[in-house]
Amino acid sequence: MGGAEFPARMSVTIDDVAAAAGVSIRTVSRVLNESPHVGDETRRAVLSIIERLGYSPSIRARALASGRSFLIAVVQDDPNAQVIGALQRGIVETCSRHGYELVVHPVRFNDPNVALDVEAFVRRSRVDGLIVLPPTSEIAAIPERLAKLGVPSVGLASVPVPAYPCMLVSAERAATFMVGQHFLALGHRRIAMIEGPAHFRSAQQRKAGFLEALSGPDLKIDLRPGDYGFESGLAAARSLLALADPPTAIFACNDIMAAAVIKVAGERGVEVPRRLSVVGFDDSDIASMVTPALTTIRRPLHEMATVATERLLTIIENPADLQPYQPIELSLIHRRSTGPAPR
Amino acid sequence: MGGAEFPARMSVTIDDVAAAAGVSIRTVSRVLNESPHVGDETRRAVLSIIERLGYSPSIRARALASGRSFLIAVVQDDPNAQVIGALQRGIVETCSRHGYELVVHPVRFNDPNVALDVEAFVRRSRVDGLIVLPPTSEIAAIPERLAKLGVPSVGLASVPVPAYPCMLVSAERAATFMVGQHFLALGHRRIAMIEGPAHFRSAQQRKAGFLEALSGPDLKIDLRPGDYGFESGLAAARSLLALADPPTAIFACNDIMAAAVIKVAGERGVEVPRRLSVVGFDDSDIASMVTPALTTIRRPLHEMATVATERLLTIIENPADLQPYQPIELSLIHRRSTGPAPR
DNA sequence: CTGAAAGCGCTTACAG
DNA sequence: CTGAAAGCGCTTACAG
Repeated sequence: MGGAEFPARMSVTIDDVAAAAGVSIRTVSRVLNESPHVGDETRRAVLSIIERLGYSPSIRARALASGRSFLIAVVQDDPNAQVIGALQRGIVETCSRHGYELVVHPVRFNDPNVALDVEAFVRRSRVDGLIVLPPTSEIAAIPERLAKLGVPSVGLASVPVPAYPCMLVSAERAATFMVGQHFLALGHRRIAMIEGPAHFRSAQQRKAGFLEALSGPDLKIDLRPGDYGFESGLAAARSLLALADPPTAIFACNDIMAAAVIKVAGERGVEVPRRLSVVGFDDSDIASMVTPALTTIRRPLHEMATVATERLLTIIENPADLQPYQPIELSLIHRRSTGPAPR
Repeated sequence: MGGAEFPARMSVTIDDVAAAAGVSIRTVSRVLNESPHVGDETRRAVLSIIERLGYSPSIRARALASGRSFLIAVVQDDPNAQVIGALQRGIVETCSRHGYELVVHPVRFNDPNVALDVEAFVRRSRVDGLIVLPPTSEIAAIPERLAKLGVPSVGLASVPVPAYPCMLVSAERAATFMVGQHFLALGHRRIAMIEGPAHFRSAQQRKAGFLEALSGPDLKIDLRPGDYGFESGLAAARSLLALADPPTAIFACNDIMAAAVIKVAGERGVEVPRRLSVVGFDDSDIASMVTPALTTIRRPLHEMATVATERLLTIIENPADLQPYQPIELSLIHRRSTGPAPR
């Protein structure tokens, strides 16, 4: 530490390389951009000069000249740091493989000006494209504005959102349908659900899929509101377990609320899974950390991140190859928190 | 979705603004950069044209011309998504307030080439500065290379790392000293600790501070290795609770391992805190989610992020004002997992 | 396969 | 207080 100085960086430019190699900068540029129209010998010579001089091209100059910034943005709210973290990692990996950097732009889902905010961000940052994570991806005004700006984007959501040139749609409805089936197969008849925020499309999908599976006679179904937070899970669980005829199976719309159910059950001496089965959603770290470990739904986050990024780069570099739609399958992870209904 | 096209963005340039306002681009530039040497009337006129045309300056052109990219990077490994998430949010907020964007660069602490990797990243991305998060910040080779490149950086760590022009040093040693004192004040004599990875300076600090507090006669101290992961916490807790003379207080070097202690205690019927006190570190979400909620150490992450970013921008824009060192105080958050030693 | 020239959209001394 | 000109370091048709 201390008063170090920060002089202008020594910068080797394309001119230096061209001079040293005895070619024009045009040729150096061609080597840099892997143009096929360069003689093998010339290429090798240029490459060795680049190596010797420790030259790396200025992304800024390249950006200005080519009209691209080689910057990708991820637009995110943060209901779940875990999910965001996993996605970010996957996106960055793919980005760097292709010579792009990742800029993060956090937003507030509930901010009425999100779309304007994102537009302003794109205008000033000049990113080449955006990946919009859920639940922000559900806000149709964002892709609409981006389309007008002519900036490519990929959305990740549980339902298609029309204005996106490309979407990854995770089959959350089908996943929670599996949860419902799982409960029925285990013989449960008194079943409850703790919902997510009603204005999230994903929460609606999770609810719809779950309820769709629960058809049949003498089924008692209780619903409780939740907001994906631990406290709301506690309240819902307390309300459910205080019923005269409490459920023997509870599906909470995320792992955090499911963990709250486990906690309340513990407090009341309700054994899981002997007297109560619990299922969560996300397969986040906490799912494995509670006792018993949670049966839950897993999204293939790394794969989603990779595919989303590749699609976005395709739109940017090769729009003709674009595939606009990619369904994502989710899976039910069986752990210790679910078991046969008590008799 | 569908085959939308992405035409070259309609771009209003500084020339358009200058023409419409009837001034030179030099003047527009001065208005943009808030130069004081512009007449009030001229400024207002230019501003209104900018507004009307929806002009926003190209950060790329500005970058090339000014020799700055207006890009800040955060270099991070991810032992803890929660911590990273909170810091990232704080950094981005401060960045956007000052007209910078945030680029994320994940690395691997254990990669022997991290420093080289970071150097390559800086060379190609041309970021104006970097914020290096723990534990990556402990790797001295990184700030050394950055100093050679002449790129400003700020490190966040539990100990000073000399090559950083500015460091935020969180008083982890003092914090865990408080944990030790807390245990003694509660009357505990058989005390254990689950360590973090031995090659992390932060883990060394946490251990040193804790042990420093534990001086006194008839104290029995047990140490167990851990790697900040849940599994390692389980193993350590099982080993400790299986002792003939088990500890009545356990300090785990992070909340995740502390949660593992709570879990093992639950399995063995060891009541917390009546028979066992447990303390974690981080005050992450899980600290409030386990039962009983964890007494733990909190780092002021948002404040750390803000201060780190402001310091970095100071080095970039106004190096003379740099303050090279900023200590960060941590606090002990009292919850239900600690209580008087059983007699 | 290779080169000279223009241009991307700004900022910056230098003048006036 | 304001302007004409050069330059930042690349890429890109256009020629040859």
